[in-house]
Amino acid sequence: MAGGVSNPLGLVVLAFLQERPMHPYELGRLLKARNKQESIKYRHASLYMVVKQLLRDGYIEPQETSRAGQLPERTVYALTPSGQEELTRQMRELVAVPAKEYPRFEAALALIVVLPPDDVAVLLGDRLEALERRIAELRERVRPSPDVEWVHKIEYEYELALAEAEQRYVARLRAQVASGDVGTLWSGLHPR
Amino acid sequence: MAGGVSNPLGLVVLAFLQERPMHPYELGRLLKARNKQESIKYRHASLYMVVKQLLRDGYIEPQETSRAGQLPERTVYALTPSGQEELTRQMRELVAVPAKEYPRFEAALALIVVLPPDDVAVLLGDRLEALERRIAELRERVRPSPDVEWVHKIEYEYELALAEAEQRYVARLRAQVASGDVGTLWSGLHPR
DNA sequence: TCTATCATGTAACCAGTTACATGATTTT
DNA sequence: AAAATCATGTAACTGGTTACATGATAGA
Repeated sequence: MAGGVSNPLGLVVLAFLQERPMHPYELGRLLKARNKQESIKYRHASLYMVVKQLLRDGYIEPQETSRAGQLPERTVYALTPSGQEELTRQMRELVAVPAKEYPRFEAALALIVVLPPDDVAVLLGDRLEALERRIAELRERVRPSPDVEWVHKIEYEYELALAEAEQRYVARLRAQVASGDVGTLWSGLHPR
Repeated sequence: MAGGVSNPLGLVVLAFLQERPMHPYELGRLLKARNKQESIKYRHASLYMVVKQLLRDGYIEPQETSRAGQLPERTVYALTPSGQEELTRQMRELVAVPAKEYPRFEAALALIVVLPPDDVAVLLGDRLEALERRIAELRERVRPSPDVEWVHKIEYEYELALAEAEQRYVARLRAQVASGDVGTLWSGLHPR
C-alpha cells in the first residue's frame, strides 16, 4: 500500500490483466507483440519486479499455477478489485492532468551557452536530419491500414505531433543561431 | 569511470564549474537562481551524490576548502580537463541526437482502451484546460524583457512549442472521441 | 548434435529519493 | 528568547538495471 502504481510498467500489467489473468512471461510477450515497448520502457527483469510490487500492494493476486510440458511452473495472476480501482484512478489522472517531464533536449537547451553558437548551429542541423527520419517513420506507421485499428496507433499520432513541433522549432532556432543573432551574453562567452 | 555523466544534474555541475570553481551549496543556489530546476530535476541530496560521482570519475577535483565565519567548512570543486571534455561531448550529443523519451501521457494513450470513450472525452477536456493555463504562463515567461537575455529563456520557448502542439493534438482527439468516432474495437470493449 | 532462442526467473549492484541531523543566522 | 529558516551535509531505503543462471525446444 505504498500509494499508487507510479510506474508505467505496473500500469501495463494492470491494464493487461483487466483483459484476462496471465503469467508474467505472457505479459511481456503481449507487451512486445503490441509494440507497447515503444511507449513504455520494458526490461524483463523490471517486469518481475513490478509484479512483485503489485502483489505486495494487493493490486493483483496469484490465481493458479500451471505447468505446460516440462517447462518450469508458472504463476497466473489476476486483477483484484483494488487493482481494478487503482488502474482506472491512475489512468484517469494521467489523461486529465499533464505531468511535469524533463526532456533531455530541454536540459541541453538550458545549458546551451556552454557551447559556441557556431557549433550549435551545426549540431542543430544534425538533429533536424534525425528528426526528419523519425517523422517519416512515424508517418508511415500511422497510415490507416485495414489490419490495425486506429486506436492502437494513437500513441504514435501523439508522438508524431510532438516530433513535428520540435522539428519546426529546431529549424527556426537553427536559422536564428546560424545568422548570428544570439545576443551579447552568449556570443561574449565564446570570443573568436 | 563508469563512462559518461548520463545524469542531467551532473551536467549542470560540470556546466556551472566551467564558469568558475564552486562548492556544492553554491551550485544548488545558482541552479535555483537561474530557474534551471524547471528543466532539470533538482533535489539537494541528489546534488551531493552526483558531486561524489563526478569526483570518483575524475571529472571534478577539490580545489580548496574554505570557511566563512562559523559556518561549516566547505569544499570548492573545479573542473578537470577530463570533465571539460566530457561536458562538451555530452552536450554535443544531447543537442545533435534526439533521445528516446517516455512521456507519461504517451503511455496513457497506449493503454487508453481500458477507459470508456465517453469518460476519455471529458478527461481530455480537463487536460486541455490545464494545458491552456500552462501555455499562458509560458507565453508570459518568454516575452522579451530588458533584464533577461533571450538565451536564458530558450528552454521555455521549446517547452512552449511542445505544449502548443500537444494542445492542438488533444483538442483534435477530444473532438473525435466526443463525436463517437473511435472504431469498433474500443467501443466494443465498453458496451452501454 | 550443436547452436540458437524460448521461457523463467534470481541476485547483486547502483543511483536517486526521503528522512534525519546539526549548528548559524535572522526575524519576531 | 523563541521560532524560523539558512547552510551543509549523512544515512537508510527503495526501485530499477545489469548480469547471471538454467532447463526446454527448434532449427541447421
